[in-house]
Amino acid sequence: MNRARTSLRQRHQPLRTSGHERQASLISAATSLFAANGFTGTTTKQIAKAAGVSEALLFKHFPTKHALYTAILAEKAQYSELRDAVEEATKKRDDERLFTLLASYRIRKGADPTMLRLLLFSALEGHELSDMFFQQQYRVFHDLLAGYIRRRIEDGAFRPIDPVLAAKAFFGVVLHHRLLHDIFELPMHLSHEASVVEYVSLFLGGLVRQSPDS
Amino acid sequence: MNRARTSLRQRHQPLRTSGHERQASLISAATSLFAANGFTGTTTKQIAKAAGVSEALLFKHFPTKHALYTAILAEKAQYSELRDAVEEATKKRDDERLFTLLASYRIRKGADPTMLRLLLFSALEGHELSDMFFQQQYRVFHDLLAGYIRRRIEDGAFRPIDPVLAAKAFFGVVLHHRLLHDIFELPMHLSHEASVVEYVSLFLGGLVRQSPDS
DNA sequence: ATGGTGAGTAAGTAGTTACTCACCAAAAAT
DNA sequence: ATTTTTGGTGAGTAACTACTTACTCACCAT
Repeated sequence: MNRARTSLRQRHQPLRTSGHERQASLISAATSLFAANGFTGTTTKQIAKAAGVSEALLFKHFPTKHALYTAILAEKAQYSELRDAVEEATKKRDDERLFTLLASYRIRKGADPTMLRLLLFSALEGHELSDMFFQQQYRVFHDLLAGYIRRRIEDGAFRPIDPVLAAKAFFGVVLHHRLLHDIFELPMHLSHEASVVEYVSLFLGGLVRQSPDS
Repeated sequence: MNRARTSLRQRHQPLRTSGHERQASLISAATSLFAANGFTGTTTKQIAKAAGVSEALLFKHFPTKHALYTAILAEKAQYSELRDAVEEATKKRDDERLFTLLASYRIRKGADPTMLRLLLFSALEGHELSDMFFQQQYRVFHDLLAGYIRRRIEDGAFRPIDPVLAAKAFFGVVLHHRLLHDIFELPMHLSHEASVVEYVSLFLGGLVRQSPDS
């Protein structure tokens, strides 16, 4: 009987996936499930099914459900993209471009809410790696922007306001936009691009009409 | 019969709590647990224990765990406070006061993060009442502020910017502040009051130095 | 062929979950 | 004084949870 089963198995791609690939597919399946339902809201059974393997194999790769969660956060925490463009705008003192760059990196058509949901869940559920995740997803750009604002104040180009608070405020606007439209799924009344333009203009110029223009 | 009941209630408190009080204590216990651990992260056993009753009694008052959650959201959704003060500032066209009022209602010492956590959890976990909860906790002030900004633009006092987007931006700043310090528990480098002052100033005046002052 | 090793699973386990039922006793109503 | 209503519980239960055990099979190098 074993022989019969084996003989039916012709060459095609191997039925056995490599450990590395399997691990990756488990992480991928778990990522979207954790992002959708949170840690406690996701069962190991669901993850295994989504990855197309048995639950037992999941535990061969990750000793506990928690370890799998940790592995996700640790993996997703690192990315370096965008920094070059930002640093260029920084050197050129191109305020509008820098702010637009930072905002539209997060506010854009294709941006999927998975990471944001993961970040919020990890913070709310109090995961140990929540801090680290936050640092690397967010803090980098925050510090960069605060530093830039500080320099521009020294230049005399910006009003003398607290740079850290100003950076926080700007990211607040951006994050809030994503919160409303990606998480709460509220309808937008302006396109992403138009929103970014308005936000940047508002942030740089303020609300109050300063000098009556022609 | 009402008279008889009231007059008999003299010596030491009754051994049996009234249905209403018990319901309230269950809701109170559940609120903090749901806020801390989310819906799936909280068990009916925990809630019953926290309220000091048996699990069976919980199900006498609320047919399902879900119904209890719904009851919480429905109860906490309504409050009207603050509106009077806001409307007064609105009439007086006192920009700074209005913005400060709105911001410091949420950014203040005693503000407990329970409602914010509940709101975020309900949105992330996709609860049916999430929308309603959001509307009443948040939308009211949003619309109010957007309306005010629109009027001030008509007055010629504010720059002609999209009022809805501007209101969204301001609440973004405020919510973000709470997110960082109440949920992520990052240390603050300024007091709540000082932060509000800076935020309002930034929002009204913008970042760029418009007219070189003396 | 043979044996070592990693990929894979069916069928568990002990504990937990939301929820129920039979029953009791304190008040109220009669 | 007795019935009715209401607040309250101990002891369940079926389904589900994270995690294990004992085992089979595919692949490859001798």
